[in-house]
Amino acid sequence: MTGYLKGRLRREDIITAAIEAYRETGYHGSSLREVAKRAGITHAGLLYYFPTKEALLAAVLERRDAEDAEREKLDIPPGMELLRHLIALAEYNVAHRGIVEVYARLAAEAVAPDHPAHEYFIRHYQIARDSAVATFTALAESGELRDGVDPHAAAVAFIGMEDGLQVQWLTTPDEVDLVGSMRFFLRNLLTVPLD
Amino acid sequence: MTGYLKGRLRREDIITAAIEAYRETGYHGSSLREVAKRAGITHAGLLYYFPTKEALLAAVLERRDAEDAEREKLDIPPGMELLRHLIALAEYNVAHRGIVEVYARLAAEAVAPDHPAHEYFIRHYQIARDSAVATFTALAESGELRDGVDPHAAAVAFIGMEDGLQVQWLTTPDEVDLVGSMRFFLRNLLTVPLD
DNA sequence: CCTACCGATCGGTAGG
DNA sequence: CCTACCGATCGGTAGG
Repeated sequence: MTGYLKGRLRREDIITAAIEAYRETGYHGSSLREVAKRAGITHAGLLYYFPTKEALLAAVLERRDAEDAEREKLDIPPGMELLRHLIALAEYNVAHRGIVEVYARLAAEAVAPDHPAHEYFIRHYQIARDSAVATFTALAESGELRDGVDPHAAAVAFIGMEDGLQVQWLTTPDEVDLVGSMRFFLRNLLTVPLD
Repeated sequence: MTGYLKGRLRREDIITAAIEAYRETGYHGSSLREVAKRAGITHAGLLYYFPTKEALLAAVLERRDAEDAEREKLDIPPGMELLRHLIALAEYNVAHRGIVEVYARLAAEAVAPDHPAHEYFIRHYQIARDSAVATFTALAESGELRDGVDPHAAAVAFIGMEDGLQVQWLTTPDEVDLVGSMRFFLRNLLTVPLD
């Protein structure tokens, strides 16, 4: 039984090491040997836990989903409160640069249809868009969205801006106020103050 | 003399081949042998023209700058006309997916301070921001910008959105109207119609 | 521009 | 989990 526990812990250590490596050199740029060294084992040892390089990537994305689900707390209904929550999430990200780096790098790599994370990001964008559309639609119905603002257009633009600001912020942190820009964007769409 | 011409043409062929390769697998993921094969020579032959892998990347970025300068026609003054020009540029990009792919991939890779294109993207963002700030400032002065819209915040958000939409569009082309989203964003900031 | 080569590193396997 | 190994590939150099 403790054997199983130890194995699970080891797997978590390896995933943590992989996230660090992907952050610095991306998925394609990270070798199994580098990840293994960070986790304190050999690369052959790593392959005992994750049979291929792709299996390790899948585990990294699974953990991100699990963390997102925990942080996003599915019980927030679409609307003003969810917008405030998204801003809080952006504040969290700015304080955890590594998360943003991994996400931005993988998203750009995974643009290629044959990238192992391609399907993951298709789903990721779909979910993000659906959630944003629902929120802006709710705001329109309650009169909190400015007249003539299309909820779907607002959703796509909002998600795009969030992602693009991340890369710009990572490159020139002192020149970009990520959270401030999000507030700016939303303020221009709403009829009510953000907070 | 024709010797020099032939060499210049060969260099251009190699740069074109490199752009194709970076588009598909990024800079780190592209080997000199793969680029050389596309250009119809050996990788040692490539190294005769570009002494290192980094020198080739520099040449790729130089060409992008040259093309941008040509397309952006420095003689457009900041203001409404420049916004229309940026939209036309986005339309051009949507019709030339390869350009967008190279740019988005390199931008995400170059987030790392030790990436050979890091300094390039710092400059790139700075220039883009300065140009956008000048434009929104001019619009504010002529009364074409909505009251209370900060030109600097608008500039950062606008550039962020452009870049983020590119990755989202590359991943799910059918779900994202890149040009439409840009128009949507600008329409919400302006007091006058876009065209 | 090429052939031929270098040392280093890659993901993965065998066999314990 | 490791040692030991595989074939493949990497960027770069020598020498012409």
